Amino acid sequence: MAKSIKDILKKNLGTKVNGSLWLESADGRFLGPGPIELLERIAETGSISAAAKEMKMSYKKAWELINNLNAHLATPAVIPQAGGEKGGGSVLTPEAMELISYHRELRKSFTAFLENESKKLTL
Amino acid sequence: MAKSIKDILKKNLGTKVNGSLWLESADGRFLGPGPIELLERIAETGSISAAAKEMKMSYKKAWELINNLNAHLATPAVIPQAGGEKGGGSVLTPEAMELISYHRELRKSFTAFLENESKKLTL
DNA sequence: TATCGTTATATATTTGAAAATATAACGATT
DNA sequence: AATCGTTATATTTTCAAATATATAACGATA
Repeated sequence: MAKSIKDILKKNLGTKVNGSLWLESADGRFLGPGPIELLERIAETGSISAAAKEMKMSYKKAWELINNLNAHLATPAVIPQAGGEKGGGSVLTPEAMELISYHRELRKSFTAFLENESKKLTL
Repeated sequence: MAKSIKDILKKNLGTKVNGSLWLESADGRFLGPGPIELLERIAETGSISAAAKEMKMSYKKAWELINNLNAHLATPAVIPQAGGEKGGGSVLTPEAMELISYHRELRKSFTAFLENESKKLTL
């Protein structure tokens, strides 16, 4: 029988299939792993700047991710308020929560796909 | 009924799920889309440098990709020869051909996965 | 109205990856 | 031995992306 992929790879390296997913439209990507974690931390902290700091991301980049995300949604995921008690903050809309849970499901089936493909490399 | 992902996205942007796949082991990635196209062009041209030029990739990067790929295989995918008629060249082993066809299959099932997930965004 | 920390935005700086450049070894052919 | 274009490798340069820095607007509270 001809050599198959598993015969070709070095056997002691634990080779796996891995990958990355995102949502995109004509004007670019807008929902990779980064923005989702950012949403989760905004939910915890109540502010974009605090969430960014936790992730060691610059505020500017965090703001751009959120702004870009909102631009792709029928209803924004994050409602910002500049000024007010404690200087302001940001709250997530129900749509943001749905995005997070959608991403969890998507991630789950992608993981299943990757594990299934990885099995073929060893089994 | 609660809002689902398709209600949340802007409807006129043709949003899709897209992604990227690669093989990796403990010491890093070694088979994304780039290296496969490179292999195909080395097969056509008989040289790494000509293949790199076709892809507008620097020779150095092409060489690193190939070298890194070989390092992960039980048997090298590319056999280089420096010197000789026409200065030398590189030939692919049967293992390289198998890698190419493996990648085609992998890509096919990934595309099916992505299309299936993308359908959920509109349907 | 003074204060606070946030959002929002522009500009400058850093940094890291890719490309460009340079050089040497290689080996069949003449 | 001279030539050729390739492989192999080190060094320099370029460029884009990320970060850092600076500044202003915001608005509830005291």
